[in-house]
Parts: sequence; structure tokens; C-alpha cells
Amino acid sequence: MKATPHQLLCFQAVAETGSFSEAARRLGLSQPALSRAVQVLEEALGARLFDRDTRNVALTPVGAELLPIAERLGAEFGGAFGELARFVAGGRGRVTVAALPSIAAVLLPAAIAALAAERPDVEVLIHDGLSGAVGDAVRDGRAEIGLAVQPTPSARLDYRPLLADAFGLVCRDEDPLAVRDKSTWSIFAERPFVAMAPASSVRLMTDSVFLQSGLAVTPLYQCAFLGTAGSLVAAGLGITALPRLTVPLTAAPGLVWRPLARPAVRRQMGVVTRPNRSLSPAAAALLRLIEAEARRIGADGTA
Amino acid sequence: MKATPHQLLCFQAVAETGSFSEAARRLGLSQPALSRAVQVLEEALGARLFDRDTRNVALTPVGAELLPIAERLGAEFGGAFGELARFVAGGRGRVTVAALPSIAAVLLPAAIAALAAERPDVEVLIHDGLSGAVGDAVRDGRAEIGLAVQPTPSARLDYRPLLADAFGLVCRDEDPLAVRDKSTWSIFAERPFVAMAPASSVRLMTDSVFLQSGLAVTPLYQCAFLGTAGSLVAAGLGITALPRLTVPLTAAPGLVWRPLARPAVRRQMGVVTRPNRSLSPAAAALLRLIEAEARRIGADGTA
DNA sequence: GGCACTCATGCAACAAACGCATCCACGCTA
DNA sequence: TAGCGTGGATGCGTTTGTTGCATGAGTGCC
Repeated sequence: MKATPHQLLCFQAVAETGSFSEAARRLGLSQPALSRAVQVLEEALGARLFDRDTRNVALTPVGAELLPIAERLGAEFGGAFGELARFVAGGRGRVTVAALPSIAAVLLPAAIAALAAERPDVEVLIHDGLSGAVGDAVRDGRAEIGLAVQPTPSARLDYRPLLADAFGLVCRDEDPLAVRDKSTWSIFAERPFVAMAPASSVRLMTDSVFLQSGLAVTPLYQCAFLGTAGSLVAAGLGITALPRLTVPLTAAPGLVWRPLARPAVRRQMGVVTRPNRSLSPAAAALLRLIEAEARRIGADGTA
Repeated sequence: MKATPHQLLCFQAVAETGSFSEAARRLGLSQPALSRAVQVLEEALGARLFDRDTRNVALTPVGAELLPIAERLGAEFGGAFGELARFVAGGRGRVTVAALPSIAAVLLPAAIAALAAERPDVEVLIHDGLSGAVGDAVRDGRAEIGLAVQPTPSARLDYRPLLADAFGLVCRDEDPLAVRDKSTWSIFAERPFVAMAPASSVRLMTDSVFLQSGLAVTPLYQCAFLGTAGSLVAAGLGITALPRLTVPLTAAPGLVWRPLARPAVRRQMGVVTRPNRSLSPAAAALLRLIEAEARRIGADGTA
């Protein structure tokens, strides 16, 4: 059974106009071409579709049977591909993003808002979790895009850096440290240190700095949420070290952020994706917006 | 939007087998041909459908979106054309036949039974009516096939004769006329005549004979149904003239049919169709069977 | 690091579709 | 009833698309 959609379209046009010439004009074809197309279709079906003398064109019973079929198939084809075209254009779809809570709060809101503005029918799902969980979600395909620190090479994931966020000292604004131009990491050996949860990317980096610097820092408090850490610091129970962009997320008043030297540490954050895998159009659009947002922030945020 | 069913089939095969080579084998194509087909489809859609390195083939998000669409469209196409193919083969459909009651009773039962035997899913509808109504039904398209006497040329209908049925005298078996070898139409001037309804084909012919023969025949009874006419004759209230094949339809016992001479009159009956109009496959099949039945009857019925 | 497997590409042959010009048949009109 | 006009069919050359063969290129596996 060999019938092309084009042939069905020709048939339909003739059936509706009642004329080969008129149908040919409507389809932008020559009359002979359309005549041929209908003939081929008739041969393929083994039945005549029109009773035509040189004056009148009328559907045969078989043609009458085919007409609703052709219309349905045409609508089906058009509808299906229209839907797909919207999907391809990125106007429809679902994007799942896995992200560290900090970066999710910093980069995603603006990017998602921009995406919603230009593509209202795209749904965005966010999995926020610690860096290990982000990598896992991307590797398993639960998330198309991951926003995290660079994963280990053994994770076999693609990574493209987005922005670098400098670590600094976080303390109360009335703390003497708040007016120092620059402190060094050694300060944490002298003051109570508020640490983040063990698997968090911030904790991994602070631990690494302390280890490499040979500093003996014992965390007095340990919390999973930035807000908790901020509250602890604001309460005067200790000080901590955080990337600059995360400070607003502590949502604690009266905190200041001061650069930390020796070493100057930056948390590199970027996009994690599966290697050799295409992104859905909607995901590609979101990623583009995320990168734009990162550039905007990077300009006045870290640099 | 230009995508052929063939391309969708190629795409589907690759998606299901996870391999271009394997899919090509399944479709009976060369691997390059299939590769091209998928490429063309990808270009038409403006999106990559597979992430393929030389080792693995995996659907992209767009491909995953397309796959169920392609499957549905394929099933739709196949189903629709399967249905149509059955219709074309005559295995399905509806035939409407308009016929004179007499011919309907004589020819149609056997033909319809034969049609039902070879094509169980074909529905046959019968409009029985007088000859004028048969012609009208065919001309209006309410019936595809008409079985009647030849319509007037002004009706602009095609007509092909099926069988000729000789008129004869119908009387009681105890009537003296029943033993006569041959009677003539003049007998009706001497005996009470049972006439059929004015618009019936039998009445038209008897009137015509009486007119041409100059016989003054006054119908004493006039009835629409053959059964009624038969009863009247059987009751000894009169005699009548009927085509031979219609006599069994009177369903009256004790009646005999005798040939009538001067003139020898035959009722020509045939198939009435619209000019320049194709028949549905099912109607063509039924017509074939009707003609076969007419030949069978004609052999021992009239000759 | 070499081998083997798989997909992509260059190329030539074939098939299908198209448009142009023309033919043919029917209906309308004078 | 004969001529004319309209509209579908047909012949033919050209163009576009599809196929298969041979070959190239890249990656996983041993």
C-alpha cells in the first residue's frame, strides 16, 4: 500500500474543488502534474476515485470512502508535526535541572523567568541537591542539565564553567573583622567556625583549604542550610567562609562578607551534562539564558 | 513540513533496533540509503533525532518526542488504508438497490444470499417500489442499482436488459380457459379483468396492449399487490394477465398461467444505473450475481 | 596500540515527478 | 447541427530525489 501524503492532498483538493485545474492552482502545481498524481493514487488503490468526463468531476463511491480518510490523515499529519515543530522550536516541553541550592537560587530564578517570558508552555523542574546528587541525576538522565561544581573526571560527565565565585569571610557587621581590609584563612583557627554539611560543595572546599594550609579547624556547628549557618553567625556564635554569591541566601541581617586571602579560593561552578547527548530544544534555550545570566552576574559579581 | 511515511518508517526502525545497519536489514534497504533517509528527515525537522557516535545510537529528546508520533501515524496510515482496501475489494460496504416488488422477489433473494456468502460484511438495502420510484431513486443517488423495466429515455438513465418475462393469462385451474392451449388478449374483453395499480409496470403494459389492440377492457378490480390480485382471481371474481415469473408471488393456490398470444408480450426487465457513474465495489459484485441469477432463471424461466 | 565494527560520504545509475506543449472529448451556443 | 471553447489526458524532455556500491572516518574492545 503505497500512498504519499502529497497524493492524498491532491485527491482532497480535487474532491473539494470539483475541478482538476482549480485544485492545481490551489496547490501551486500544473494541471498535468495533479492529474498524474491522482492517477498514480488510483492505480495504487486499484480503484477509480473520480468519475470524470471532460466537463464534470464527481467522486466515485470509493472516492467518497477515501475522502474522510484523507481528511483525517491530513489533519493527523499536520497536527502531529505541528506539535513536534513547536517542540523543536522549544516552545513546548519540559526541562529538568539539577542544581546546587546556592546556584539554583542565584542563577535559576532570572533564567527561568526569562524562559517563561519567551516560551510560556515550557515547564521547568528543579532538583536541588548537593553536588554528588547533581552529578548522579545528570548521569541517570533524571536531569538534562546540572548546575554544580566541576565533577570528578571519573564521573564521565561533560562540564563547562559558568562563573567563579570567590570565598570570603562571613561575620557580623559589628565584628572587628568586618572592618579589616583583608583576612586570611588562618582566622578560622582562632575563632569558632560554622561549617556546612559534610557532602556539600562548600564544605568540601573549606576542608580542602584547611587541609592544604595545615590549619586545625574544628567546626563547632555544622548545618545543611545556608540560612541556618547565617543565623548562627548573626547570633555571634561563630564565623564562616562562603562564596560571595551565597551570602544573600543566608537571609540573615547584619552580616558582612570580606575577601579572604592566602589562599584566594574561588568556587568554580558550571554546567554538567551527559557526554554525547543532545539537549532538548527547551533545555538548550534555558541553558542559553542561564549562561547569559551568569555573564551578567559575573560582570559585577565576581570578575 | 515535508516528511514521507517512508522516512518515518526508517526512523522508527532505527529507534527500535538501536542500529542503522540492523534497521536497514529489516527494511530491506542498504545502510547508506537508510542513513540518508534519516538525515533528510532530520533536516526537514531542523533537529537531530539520534545521538550517534560510531558505536552507539540513542534517541535525542526530539527523537523521543517523535517516536510515539511516528508509531501512531504509522498505525493510522496502515489502519486507514487497510480499511479502504477491504472496501475496494468489496468486502465491506453498503449497497442500496431499488427494485420492482416482483423482480425483487424473483432475482434478489438468491443474489443477496450469494453475496452474503462470499462477502459477509456487505450490507444490502432494498427499496421496493413501482417503476417510476425505482428510476427516481437511482437518479437521486438514493439507490446505486435499480431493477425495473426500461426507463424512458428522457429519464437519462443507463439501462441494460436482464431478462424478458412473457405475459400470460392467469385464471383458476378449474376455469375452462385453463385447458386451452392458447388464449388471446381479446379474452379480457369478455371476462372481468383484475387490474394492477395504475402506476405499476404491469398495468402500464396491459393498458398499452388494450389500447393498441383496440380492446375495450374495463377493470373491475384494481389492486396494488400481486397477492391481492391472485386472491381475487382464485375467488373466481375475474381473470388477469401477469408475467410468468410473478405468478408464484401471488401466493394463491389453484391458479394457472397460460401463454397469451396476439400479441405476444414480454416484460423486459433490466438494470437501471446512473450514467457515467462508477459502482461501489460491493454494488458491482452484487450486480454480477444478479446477472448470473438472471441467466440461470432465463434458461428455464422464459428463454 | 591495533583490530573490528558502525555510521557517514562520494559517486554513478535509476526512478519518479514536474512543466510545457499538445491532444482529445464533451458541452454549449448560434 | 456544426463550430467553438473549456477542461482533463498524454508525450516528452528536464529536474529532483533515491538507491546501492565502494570507501572514509571515528570509537570501543581486545
